[in-house]
Amino acid sequence: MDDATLRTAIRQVSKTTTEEEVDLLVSCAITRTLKKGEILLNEGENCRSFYLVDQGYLRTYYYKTGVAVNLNFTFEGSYATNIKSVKSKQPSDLIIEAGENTVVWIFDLDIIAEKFDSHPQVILFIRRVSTLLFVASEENSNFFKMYTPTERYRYIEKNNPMLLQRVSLSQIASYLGVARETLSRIRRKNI
Amino acid sequence: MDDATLRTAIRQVSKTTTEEEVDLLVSCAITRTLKKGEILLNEGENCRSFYLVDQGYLRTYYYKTGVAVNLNFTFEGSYATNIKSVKSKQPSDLIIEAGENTVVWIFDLDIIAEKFDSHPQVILFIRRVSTLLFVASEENSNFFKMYTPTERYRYIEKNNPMLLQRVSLSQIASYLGVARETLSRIRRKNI
DNA sequence: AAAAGATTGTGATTTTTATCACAACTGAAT
DNA sequence: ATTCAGTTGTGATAAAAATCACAATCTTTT
Repeated sequence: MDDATLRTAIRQVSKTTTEEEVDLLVSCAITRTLKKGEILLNEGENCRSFYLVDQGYLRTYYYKTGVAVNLNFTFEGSYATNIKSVKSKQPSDLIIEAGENTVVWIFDLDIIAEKFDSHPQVILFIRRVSTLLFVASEENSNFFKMYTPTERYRYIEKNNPMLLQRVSLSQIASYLGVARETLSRIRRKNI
Repeated sequence: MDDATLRTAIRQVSKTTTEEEVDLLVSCAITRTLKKGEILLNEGENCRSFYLVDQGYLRTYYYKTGVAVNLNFTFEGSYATNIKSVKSKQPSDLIIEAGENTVVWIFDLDIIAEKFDSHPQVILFIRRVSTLLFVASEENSNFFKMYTPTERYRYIEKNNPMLLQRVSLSQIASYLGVARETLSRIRRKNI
């Protein structure tokens, strides 16, 4: 099993981690392979994990009156979860699925609580990932408040061009909160 | 000093807390009184605290091309902070000020780290408040993605009517991301 | 390579929201 | 009670975005 991405991601979260600690954290994670479109967390399930993307990407969305609305895309080296479901132990109203053929590392919090409770490094790592996700969530929240759809597209063009290359226009439109046609026109600079 | 709100808020965060622990946590907080419009956290300052509102409310906003845009209102019994600034130790781009004459309880994280480091109950309390804020941030983020301006107004009408009573229409419009006039029309059900 | 299916681009039209201008209302200060 | 500053309501118009319809393009399968 090639755990290079996992090890890099662990080191980025805990910068002063020794090799032994990285080994320990690697042993907390289990890997899973998903085909494009396969669901990792379904509506109604309780989310009990953090997902680290190794290859491919995850799409987080929910159904609004029958229509899927995208909330987030998570690429290699980043984490996805439904923190609300994790913390409240309530069923998820969000769905997380593979946007491409995807490999994820799963940090199952129940397994970790059970097996690694006596390892403060593991608990600290989980807490740091939580903090990362927290800050990202606040930034994401502000991103939608601070920019108009057109500005959001321009921002992504500059700061996350990979998203535009790997995610279809329709999916991006749903993420930005504009009609597919409008995004097509933004892209062509007709707008 | 009347610390009833503070004690209630502490107990809500840590439900199994003993009286001695509540006393300890109360001793972590300092109180501050703000006149309407007075600034608690300014742009460019490093945020080092959690603020618990005792009376009045706090308004969190930022300047977008010279115009104030509201991100949040925090009422009695709830917490405000700029978690991004706290965690990254970078200057805040948000401003937190009193929307009415306001009394807050300040949990200064530097003072707490220094004086209460040996008290795991205090550290746990801070962590729980962080979690609360995290979940609230994610919900807030989704709130803006999930609803149109009109739906957002209707949602607040149902779930947070106090906000409509205590915050002016113009301020709410800035929060909902619509023009003042549009909100006036939504309110009159012309829209 | 052809066919089928999905995605994207584009014009026409409708709907929604912003902007401008100004009147009406509200509340505090004199 | 009057004035003044700030806030809100409303019509007219402009701008932005959604919706509809369909053609063009790209992908996948056979």
